[in-house]
Amino acid sequence: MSDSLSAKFAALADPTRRAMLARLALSELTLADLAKPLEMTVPAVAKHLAVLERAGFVTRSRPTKSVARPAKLQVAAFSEMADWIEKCRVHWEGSFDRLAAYLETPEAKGAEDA
Amino acid sequence: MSDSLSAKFAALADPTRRAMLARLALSELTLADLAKPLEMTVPAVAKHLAVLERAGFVTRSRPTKSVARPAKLQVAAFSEMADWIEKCRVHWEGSFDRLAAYLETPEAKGAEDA
DNA sequence: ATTTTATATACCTATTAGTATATATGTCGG
DNA sequence: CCGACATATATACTAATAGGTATATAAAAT
Repeated sequence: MSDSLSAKFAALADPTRRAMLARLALSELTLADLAKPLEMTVPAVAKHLAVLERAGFVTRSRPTKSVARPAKLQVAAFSEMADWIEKCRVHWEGSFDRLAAYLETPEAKGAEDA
Repeated sequence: MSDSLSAKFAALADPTRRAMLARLALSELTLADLAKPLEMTVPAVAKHLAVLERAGFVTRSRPTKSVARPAKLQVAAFSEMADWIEKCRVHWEGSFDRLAAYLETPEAKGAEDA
């Protein structure tokens, strides 16, 4: 499970982490904020947050003057996964015209396989 | 990691399994076929295949007259994941007009969060 | 000084990925 | 029919990882 794509899928394979991402979509949140609704200790939430951070879904601001390190969602991290899944859809679900439409997009030119 | 969505993400969090799916996209394959290019023992491949099967990505035909049980891709299994990711894109990547457009759709009314 | 926020460490348990090995079952050549 | 081979599965084992806890520590806010 070392490559970046695997890390992203693995990070999402947990309902707690998906719930955290859903809340981070609305606003930046500190560790304590994230832990509040999650019947779980703070260190446990910190571990989940670290998984999301390693996978690239989240960055945390540096503690300049405050102790709090709010986590912020990184939208771009989704593109790698979305590309892979889109490729699957094109292969398997997509009708031929849909494949044709995909091949016209700029992303299609430089795409690698997993 | 027990819910269906988690099982799907977890199943894709492994390069070996993604490679198996990629080959299954082209044709049905038996366990021996799948194992051939994968420097791994057959029982190990059988375990990976079982993970894909439990996640719903694959079904296997019943052994009526033959010993071989070719695995077949189940395209529909992708929709649950694709829906979740699409919801993320709408939330996070989408511009405001895109969000507005989504909120007009019927799915938006009854949508639950993960 | 106390409280809040965050992190680090050590520990436990369950799961995952892989192996080796054995066993059932069906195909095919005599 | 029978023995050999191919396909698939089951079991038992090891090693590593994941998810969680408790506890201790550091630093900043009040």
